[in-house]
Amino acid sequence: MSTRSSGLSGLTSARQVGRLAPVRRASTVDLIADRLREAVVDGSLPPGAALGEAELAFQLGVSRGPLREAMQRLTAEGLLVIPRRRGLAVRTMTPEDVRDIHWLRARIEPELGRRILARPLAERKTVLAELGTEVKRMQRALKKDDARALGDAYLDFHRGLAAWGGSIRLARMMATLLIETRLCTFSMYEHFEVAVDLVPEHAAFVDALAAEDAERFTALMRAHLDAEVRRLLSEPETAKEDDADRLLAETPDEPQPLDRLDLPEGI
Amino acid sequence: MSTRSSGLSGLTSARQVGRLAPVRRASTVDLIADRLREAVVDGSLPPGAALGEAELAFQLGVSRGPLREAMQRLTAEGLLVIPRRRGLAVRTMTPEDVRDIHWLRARIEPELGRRILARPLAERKTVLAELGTEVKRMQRALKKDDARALGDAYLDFHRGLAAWGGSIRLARMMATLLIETRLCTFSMYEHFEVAVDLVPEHAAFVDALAAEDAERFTALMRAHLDAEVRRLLSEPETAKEDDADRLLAETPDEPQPLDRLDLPEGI
DNA sequence: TATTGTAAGTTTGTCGACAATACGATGATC
DNA sequence: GATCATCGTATTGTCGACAAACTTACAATA
Repeated sequence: MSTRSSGLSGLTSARQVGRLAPVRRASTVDLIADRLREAVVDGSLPPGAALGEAELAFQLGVSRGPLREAMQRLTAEGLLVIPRRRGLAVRTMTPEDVRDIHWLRARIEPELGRRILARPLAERKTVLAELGTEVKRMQRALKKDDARALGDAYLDFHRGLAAWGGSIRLARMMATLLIETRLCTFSMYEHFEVAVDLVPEHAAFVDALAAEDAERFTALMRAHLDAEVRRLLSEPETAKEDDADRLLAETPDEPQPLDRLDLPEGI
Repeated sequence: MSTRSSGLSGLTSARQVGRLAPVRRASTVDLIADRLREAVVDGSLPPGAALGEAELAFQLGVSRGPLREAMQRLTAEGLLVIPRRRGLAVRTMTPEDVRDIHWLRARIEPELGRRILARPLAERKTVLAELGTEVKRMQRALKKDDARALGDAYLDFHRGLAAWGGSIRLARMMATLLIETRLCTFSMYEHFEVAVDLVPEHAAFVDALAAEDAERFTALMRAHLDAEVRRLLSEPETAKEDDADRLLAETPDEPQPLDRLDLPEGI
């Protein structure tokens, strides 16, 4: 408060001086949720992984209370499933989920090019630079045959797209969808697989934006998402079938199609 | 398990007999979350309402633990905001939120007609019947000048659309968006207002579906969403400015545009 | 008179503990 | 030999309590 009223000069209005970035202390729950999300993204909590909350809480150095709160948040995002009295588990994605997620992405992402191009020139330049950086990261990862790094750059590329092309709400939604996409990768393939096409596809995105060609961007994105679904579903037979997985995956004849999502009953 | 293997006859395959609806006991957290969502939808927790968690927990007859977990879930859905050390509060929607929400809805809902029409005939009939019922509810509500009931029927109509036209994930997402739409109404207008156009607009949706005209449905939905944004934003000056509201609404010069959402940092 | 400093009160954030429940193993019976 | 029942264990779901932090009110000083 004291800082607020201390104007540097009589000319700057008090209002302007007051424009400070708000202090943003993340709550413990935020921290835990971030950490869990991170663990899901980088694979240290693979789909189907069942971990007791006491153990998890100990690892994170917090009590079970905040951990449970964070779990609820991730559950609402669809990343975790909480079967009653069976701890927490990372969601296992099914081929149906893959189609579903990509259908949603296909509604949103193709439009983002148009919205980015509608921004002022200075911002557009920033966006292009940022996206270009991610593409370079992807290239480097590809050379090193590092599928993990490639996936990370992929995530950041699309996150950037959503952040610049949309609102906070959209960015949040896309962030969740992207993590779910990553989960699809984990759920569908036993190991990561370097998709060679990915880099040129994304370079083309940047090109289209640089050329201010929204139509081309849209078409490219549609094609990319289609290709990704095909990539993911091309080997549906190799889906993991570990014991840990079975813990939550629906039984072969899926008796509880609704229960799996543990959805908040908002419907 | 025992029930599963008890076949009634040798002719019915064990598989068929086993197809029982899973027992779905809602956890306490589910119950609380539903109750809170309900309260937000029906307006008993108006935007900006600040309620202590001790008080709330007492009212709901539960301890603070589960209540806090439910709050985290609603927070992830964007319905609640949890300013640190200030209890929970229902989100106050801004004109920007209105545009944002409807932009997202406009990506999804127009497509739903096509997806519903792709379903088998028997299901299509069910959908039409259901949607028709909701339209009748809207008509009745309009006659009685009951804006609340009209809004409820509106919600159920679109919920049905999402439930039949999409996946579980999409339905869940739409459910949240619809509740947020309702919150927009609360945030924008002092009182409910009966929108006369709403009923014919929705009757037209049903007509288009009955005629199996996906294109018309798409166009109608786009027009409807456009109109709704205009309706909501036509009187941006009459936005509520109660004291309770101020508690969370950004200050006039919005110093913390990011903080307001209390987003899970997934970006 | 306005502003700042102080103190009290209230609320949240976190933790530990208890009890209920589901699961697994072992033993008994048909 | 297989199936069912019972017991023990481990884990969750819930609650109560403590401590820290924020807000508000009041008083003192410039």
